[in-house]
Amino acid sequence: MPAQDRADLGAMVMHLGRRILAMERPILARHDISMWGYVVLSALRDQPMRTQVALATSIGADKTRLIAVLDELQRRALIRREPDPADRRARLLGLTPAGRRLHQRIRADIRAAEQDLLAALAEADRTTFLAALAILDDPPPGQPE
Amino acid sequence: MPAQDRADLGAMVMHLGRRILAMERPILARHDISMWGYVVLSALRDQPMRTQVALATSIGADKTRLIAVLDELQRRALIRREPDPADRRARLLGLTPAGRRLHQRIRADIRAAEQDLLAALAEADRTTFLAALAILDDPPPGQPE
DNA sequence: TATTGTTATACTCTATAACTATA
DNA sequence: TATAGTTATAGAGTATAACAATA
Repeated sequence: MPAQDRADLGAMVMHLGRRILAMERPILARHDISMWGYVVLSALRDQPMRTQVALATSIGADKTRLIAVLDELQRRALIRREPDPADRRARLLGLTPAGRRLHQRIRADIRAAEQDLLAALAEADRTTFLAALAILDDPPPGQPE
Repeated sequence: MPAQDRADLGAMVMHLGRRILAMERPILARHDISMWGYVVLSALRDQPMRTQVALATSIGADKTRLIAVLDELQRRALIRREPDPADRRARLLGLTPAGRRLHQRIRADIRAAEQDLLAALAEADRTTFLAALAILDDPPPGQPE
């Protein structure tokens, strides 16, 4: 494909993103968890958080949007959410063992689906693609997003 | 980066997509056109359409959502939109010369911004990345999206 | 009866403002 | 006074339903 005639980068990336999200939706439904619920589990698996505001910022969400998600995850005993003894305004957030196990199961399913999708690429191209994605995803400091 | 520790594909792609859209927003604003307006100009540049439904389908939008967009583009004389003499229910859609010129100017600005973004990749990786994106974006027939 | 375009309406998602409790 | 969490409200974006014109 001549580079000049390709579709806009934004259009291609967003289109692929919607395709991936559509692929993930039934997996999440099977595990009875929302997209935001999964995002929260993933974030807390990477590191526990000291406040809900910090969690919201780290996943690019509004703090008010998180509350219903956290309520549900806590109700199902997938996360810990307890007042910080040192500052009782804050809520210490982390995964419970059950939350960690559920996240691992969901992620395994999603990884399998990703492999199906990426099977359209040759092995070397797949590696290059993922590496490029990681680079573009993480802009160098000093260039505000 | 070990493949097992990378972020989910969907998260990376959607994050990059939002980054690109944020990059495009000021460009579109400078040309006084909405995101959907630009999408419509792009689609009609690729090929004229016989109905608004066909246009809506081709860009993944709802037909009702298009109407305000088409009203505005027509008001600014950027598109043609006339009843098909052979079937007066349908509206023949296409770019005017002014619409074609505006699309070309906007696309040039967007391409320039894309180059800045892609400059984070080595030349060979950039080529591979764009080719991979085009492949993943266009799933083989028989695999419904 | 089916289809195109349109309008009006409802729904979903998200952000904003206001409140409480702590500091 | 400032911040964390929460609730209530408003807004944007989108989809659904109903309609008129045409086939």
